[in-house]
Amino acid sequence: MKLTSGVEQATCIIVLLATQDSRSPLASDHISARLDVSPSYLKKIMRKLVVKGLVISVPGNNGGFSLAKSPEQITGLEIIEAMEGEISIFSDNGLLTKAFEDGIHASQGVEVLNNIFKGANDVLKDYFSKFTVADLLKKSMSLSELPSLDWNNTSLKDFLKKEMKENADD
Amino acid sequence: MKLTSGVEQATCIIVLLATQDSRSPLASDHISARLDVSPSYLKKIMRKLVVKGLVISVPGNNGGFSLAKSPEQITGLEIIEAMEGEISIFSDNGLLTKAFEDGIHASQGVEVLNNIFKGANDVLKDYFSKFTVADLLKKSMSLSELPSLDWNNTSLKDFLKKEMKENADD
DNA sequence: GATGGCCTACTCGGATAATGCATGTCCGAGTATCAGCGG
DNA sequence: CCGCTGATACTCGGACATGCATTATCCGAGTAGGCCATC
Repeated sequence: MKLTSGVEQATCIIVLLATQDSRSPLASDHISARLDVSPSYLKKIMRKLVVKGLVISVPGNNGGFSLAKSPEQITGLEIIEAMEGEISIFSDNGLLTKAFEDGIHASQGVEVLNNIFKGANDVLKDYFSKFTVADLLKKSMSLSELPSLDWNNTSLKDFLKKEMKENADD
Repeated sequence: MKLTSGVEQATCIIVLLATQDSRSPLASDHISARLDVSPSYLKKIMRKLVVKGLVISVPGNNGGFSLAKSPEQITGLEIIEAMEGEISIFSDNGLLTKAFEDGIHASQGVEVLNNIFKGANDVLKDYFSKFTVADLLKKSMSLSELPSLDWNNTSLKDFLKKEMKENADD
């Protein structure tokens, strides 16, 4: 229940690239020196960001990395998923079905639990997709611009309701 | 960004103890056989649950484990925190301050990021504290009983607003 | 027959290895630059 | 003087070790229950 330290590093990299307003790409060694982290490991992280499409790499002399999008278009969720893959906090080994083997409570409990964690995933995705790198760069942020405070959004609520509705039909 | 498989196992243990309505304690070997998991490792998990105060252990002959509370009083958050300690998804090594060293954006960005992840922690805590083991046991769950659908709760919102207000005063 | 003590078998409990994944490192593949040469 | 060609130095890129946390295991400490000797 902890996201890897690579996420922190990746975030810093993106921020650093965003604050460098020069259009020339930044070499990975330059970045690692700036952040005072291992050059080798940083390259590994850079690669993940490239694969995810957040930054672009320029090979050859005077090469380096640049942002692939504007800071407004890079969400926290993208950074996290670039490093860790899709968010899926619950490791389901189907163990719960055995706990319910007595049959009294059928598989309803399993469904409920799965929905709960599925919901947790969506909560996190929703949350992190709301803030962008640009939010971090604003010098003074007004309250209305605060990331992810739209608690009245109903997408998740509807999703769960639908799920449960189907179960209720049994 | 994944909670350990121990959480799944712990959840199953609690469910199993809850469904056993006999008042006599259940031996750990019995539980491990029932769930088909390693007896040794299960004991380690049991110990964590005991320390957290979710189950009580009875030593000696015919001993075993029983729930320390009623299923209604055991929340998902308690189970998770029993296994993994307090939820803290972001590993802060203070790296971001270096990314902002250019001074242009001051430490405002650091504050924003910390608030975001602090908020994520609270969202998860709030979410998991809303569902109880009893929710899993209900044979047919009505929509109004769904755990954690109170999206209009304002505790987190207020928290973040307060935080940002203080920053805005600078 | 009742009672006290002892012994045993069973339980949990903590110290001790093995595994898996994130972390960290190294060397090879590829390309833009630049110098030199020829036209 | 201009254009081509080759070497070169720099970049990224992926294969290879290391460390730590979770997972898994074993043996020891402690207790409730039963058995037996004694009163």
